[in-house]
Amino acid sequence: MSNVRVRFAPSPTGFFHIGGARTALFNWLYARHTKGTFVLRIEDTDKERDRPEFLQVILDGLRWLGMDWDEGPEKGGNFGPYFQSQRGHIYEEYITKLKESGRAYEKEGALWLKISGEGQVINDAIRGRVERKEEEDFVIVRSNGTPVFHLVNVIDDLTMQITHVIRGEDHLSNTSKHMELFRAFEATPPIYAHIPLILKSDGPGKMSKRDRGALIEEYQQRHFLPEAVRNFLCLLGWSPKEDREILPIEEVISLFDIANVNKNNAHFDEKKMAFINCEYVKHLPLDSFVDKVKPILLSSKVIDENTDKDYIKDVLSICQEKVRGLEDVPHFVGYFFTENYPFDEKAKEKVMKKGNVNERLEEFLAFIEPLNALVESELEPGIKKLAESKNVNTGDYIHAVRLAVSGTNVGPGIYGLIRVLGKTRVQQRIKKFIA
RNA sequence: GCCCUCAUCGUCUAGUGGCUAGGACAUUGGAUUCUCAUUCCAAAAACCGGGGUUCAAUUCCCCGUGGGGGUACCA
Repeated sequence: MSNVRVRFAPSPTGFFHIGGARTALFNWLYARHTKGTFVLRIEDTDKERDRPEFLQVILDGLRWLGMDWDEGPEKGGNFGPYFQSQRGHIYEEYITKLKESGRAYEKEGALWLKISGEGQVINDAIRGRVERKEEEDFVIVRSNGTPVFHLVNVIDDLTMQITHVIRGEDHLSNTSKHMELFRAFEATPPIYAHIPLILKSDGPGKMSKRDRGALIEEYQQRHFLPEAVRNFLCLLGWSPKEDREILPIEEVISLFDIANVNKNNAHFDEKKMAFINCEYVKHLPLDSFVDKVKPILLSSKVIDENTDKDYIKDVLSICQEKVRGLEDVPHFVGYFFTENYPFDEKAKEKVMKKGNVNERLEEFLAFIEPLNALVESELEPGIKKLAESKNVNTGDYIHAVRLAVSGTNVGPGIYGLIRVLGKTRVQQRIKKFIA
């Protein structure tokens, strides 16, 4: 284990923002890369907004994304407590130090820090040398007695022996205040690394919690694969510097370094997020795809506890490569599990326009009648031969059959579809359609 | 206003003092005489502007412009 100690310090406000998740991720990656320590600290000092039950949202989100912490809530550690609300006595102690050294003074009931008057040089690990001078004394304890963010943040980083502060660029301007505080405590500031922000995909400014795709909870609810979300987040501000984008987290850990994090802000791209999720879904082993999809099909009432397990697996095996993500599966496979499947009017219109649909279906029925089991290896050449003999396109049979047995014109490959539905069901559905 | 910061296709990015400036998403067009929400192929698409430095700048420097952030007894 190295001596690197990084931290993620969220406020439990009831949601887990994508920007926060990315900050957590970069801290976590750096900790794992350096074999250091990832500390989770909860900044729950805002009485107006913070609620204890909101903590769970953050913890769930972190776990979901596979970011385990070495110290913090539900884990403990030698530098606790890890909730700011429980660290009051530590703050008192440090406030007293400032008063005694003459660096803090009271005015109008609030405690102010007397600035050094010198420019602060930040040797940012990402941005290089940044110079900024704090021009005015600032409040560190409000007149109601509560300490402000800058003070507690610095005291926590100091006492938790944080070596690298990896945080959003929105804190870059605050850093001069924080360095003033470290100097006032006669301590060496940590190494700072300010990572770029995630901007809205369209309008101006950074992602806000109201923007589509801004909350980790949204991806959880929409059944995104956490590995995919994490992979996408890795690519926002960092790159493996080769022409690959989908890469396992172990590889990211070994390649990641704060020195090669980008400086420029990145716009959120919903489409790319969806694409990466698709890639992960497609490459899931079938068994794990089935395991993940089953509960979704159950809760959307597409299947129930009695639905045949092998049949479910058969259906999913032909659909996996076609679905657009786990959340689309119920809609995609609905007709496999009910005789009451809806007909897509546009698809119907498109197929019927070709004409002679019933004739084709009759011919198809006659073709499968003598067959025992319907398998791809017989269906494909059989239908082609049938089409040739009638002097029509294979597509005429395929489109008509697909519409009749599924109610739509999109789906898995037709031969697999017919095989999985089975002869009896295919015959019944086509007959019902013709009638 | 002041302070800080950033700048390669629409978007995410790779890259270089001399290259046909690479990849991915998205887009468009083909192919798979089986749909497409699969797959494959192809196309279009970028170095913000102006000054320097240099034999040579997309690359280095300066100034603009544009974006972003900060300017709270919020975090």
